[in-house]
Amino acid sequence: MTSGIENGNGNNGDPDSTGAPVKVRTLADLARLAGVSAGTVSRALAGKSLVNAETRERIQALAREHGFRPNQMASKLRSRRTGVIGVVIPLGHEKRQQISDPFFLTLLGHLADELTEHGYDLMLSRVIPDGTSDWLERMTGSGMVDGVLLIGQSDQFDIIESVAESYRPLVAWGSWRDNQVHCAVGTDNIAGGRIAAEHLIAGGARNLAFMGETQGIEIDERYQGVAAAATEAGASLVHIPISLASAEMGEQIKAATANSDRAIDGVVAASDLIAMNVLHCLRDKGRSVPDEVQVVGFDDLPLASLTMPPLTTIRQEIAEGAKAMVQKLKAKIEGEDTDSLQMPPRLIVRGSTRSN
Amino acid sequence: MTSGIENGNGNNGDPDSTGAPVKVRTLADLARLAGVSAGTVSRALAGKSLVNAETRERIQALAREHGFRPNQMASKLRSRRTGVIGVVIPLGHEKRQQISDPFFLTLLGHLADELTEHGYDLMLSRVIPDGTSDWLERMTGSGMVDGVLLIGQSDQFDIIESVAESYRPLVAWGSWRDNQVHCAVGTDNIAGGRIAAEHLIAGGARNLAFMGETQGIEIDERYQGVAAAATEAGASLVHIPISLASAEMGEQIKAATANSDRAIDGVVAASDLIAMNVLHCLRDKGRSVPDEVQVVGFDDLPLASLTMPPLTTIRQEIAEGAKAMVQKLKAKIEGEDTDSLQMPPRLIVRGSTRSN
DNA sequence: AAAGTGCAAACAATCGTTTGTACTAGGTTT
DNA sequence: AAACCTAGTACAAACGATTGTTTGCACTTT
Repeated sequence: MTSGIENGNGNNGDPDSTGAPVKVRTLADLARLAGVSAGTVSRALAGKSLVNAETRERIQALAREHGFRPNQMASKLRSRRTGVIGVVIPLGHEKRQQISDPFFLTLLGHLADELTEHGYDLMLSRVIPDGTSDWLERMTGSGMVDGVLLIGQSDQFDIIESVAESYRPLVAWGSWRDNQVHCAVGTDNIAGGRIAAEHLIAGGARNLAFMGETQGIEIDERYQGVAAAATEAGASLVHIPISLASAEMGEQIKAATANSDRAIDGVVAASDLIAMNVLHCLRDKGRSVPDEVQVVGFDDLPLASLTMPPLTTIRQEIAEGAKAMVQKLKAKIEGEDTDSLQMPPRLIVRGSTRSN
Repeated sequence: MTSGIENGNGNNGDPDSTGAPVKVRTLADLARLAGVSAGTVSRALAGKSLVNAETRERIQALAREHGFRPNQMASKLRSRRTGVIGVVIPLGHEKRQQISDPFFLTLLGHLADELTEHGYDLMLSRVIPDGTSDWLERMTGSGMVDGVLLIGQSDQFDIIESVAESYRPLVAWGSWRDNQVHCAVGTDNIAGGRIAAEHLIAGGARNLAFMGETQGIEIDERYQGVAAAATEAGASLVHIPISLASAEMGEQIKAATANSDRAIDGVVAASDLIAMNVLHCLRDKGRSVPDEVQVVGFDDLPLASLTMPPLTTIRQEIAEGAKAMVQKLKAKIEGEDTDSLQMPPRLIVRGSTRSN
């Protein structure tokens, strides 16, 4: 409209004589201001030694002054590396679509710390595999991330395996089986279940219950461990499939304990969260822990020590596991090969079981 | 080296006569296979109606068959919209560099759900503002995200304000003050603190303690509310600055309760997590709750009902808040203006206080 | 004085999409 | 039958950075 005085390109009018704040959106803009080429600016901001130290600092100062930051999308496109790790929480077996399990949330927190530490950004995706099998490919095959971390395998073991055949930078928290293709970091869940059951039995329990649905592999393995120990000791065992999501859990446990389990004197919970709910229900019903019923949890969340009585549990090394996951993923990104890691579970004896 | 037989470009030799699996990495590759142009493939995969329905389906089938997925970086660069929301957890006042607070973690979970629901990806960044003030600009000014969600304001209120002046699509969980620039969703913390204190006083408490460090604004406001109620009722109040991170919390509370607080008969905890630790400590010391000491938490985490005694607490509507944050952010992205939202706190009376 | 050496910076070709515009048929209007 | 739509595609110009390859220059060397 008001044509005339100004020159056509409003952007590069009077580079420095004008006090007007020149909008600098691209490398080229900044280059114009600095009187160099875009390439030089790029190298200067990257701190490369190919540009004269003095020019480099001048350009950096100019960038700071104008609050300029190179566009990441362009940068990532060109350099073919995103600096982003996809973190996926597959919730295959959960009806409720919500990240609720404190264990996974805690693991996520540690992964975030660890990735940040290593200069990666974190792209979070909670997926409910809806029958389709491309939930993982959507992440791996879009050029959006340099690697993928899986928080749990849920009931999607096969899909993870098949993707891992061709997509290398992938590490999962979870179980490891013979001949498994994908790299996994986790706890030896069978051993964990076994230790828990043996501890209960050593404390005098004869009628065990395992609480937690076993659709996820990890939980199933815990159950297997418990079952093996029970069989060996000649103890009875019932499986009570409690949902792992906290919303329904309370009701289910209430219903389960209301029923036929008069005789049960030892509970292995699939997670600390379930164990805490169990403790609460038992207290409501007036059954004393550990005298009438012993309870063992799984995870050793910080909260486990705060319950009444404090929770005996099987510890999983979350922080250590997160560190290992990131380290292994990094190795894979750099082309190396890495083993899976199964960490030994550790029994933490507190007040919810009889210690001898 | 082995020049001769093959034609120069190994990629487009024998488009369909060869059974060999042609690697299709780009739109152009797929276009060649389909015998159309790249532009058409782009539109076909986007489901646009400009291409013939038949061609469109043929192309989509071809893409599926070859597991092709358009490169997101290129797409985002070109279309200038990333479909990604940055979620930042500023940990200014925390020494421990770790996302530990279950409240924030839960909020994160809900935000993840909500963003996914709306078709956004989520880029997580936990930052420890290290004196420099560009932690937020790093996210907003890099063309990496369409908007930013802040989980908490920490002690970075001023920086958030200054960024919000020029960066619109930003919503924070936290407090709202008069003339505040940035959009915030949160609980009325002053009212929350007040309600908590009044409830304790109604239950007969005269010597109150507030447990939690007040560097974060939200916590400070809770303290202000407690202080106001205490003053009005003529009750005494001491402030015991407990760290909000769980690692140090236990020790600090132990130390604090070991000291001079014989007289304290009412505790307002800055968070449920602190409250749970307090309950634990009091039990260790043999002080009965709620008879000798009453305790009120803040947040109403699912866990709060599982403590012994069950925790009376001030409820924050996390799910609702997450929903509001995303909805407001979306509005801002689309250019609309939105108000902040202060939700009323709600007292949930359980067993850790005397109800009259 | 001619040729050789390095350092700095400019040039230009990507990276893989998206999207506005131009084009080509076949089909419709008078 | 000439002129005009319309639908379906092809073309080519961005998007904004990175980076291999010159080029330009000021100094040493013989």
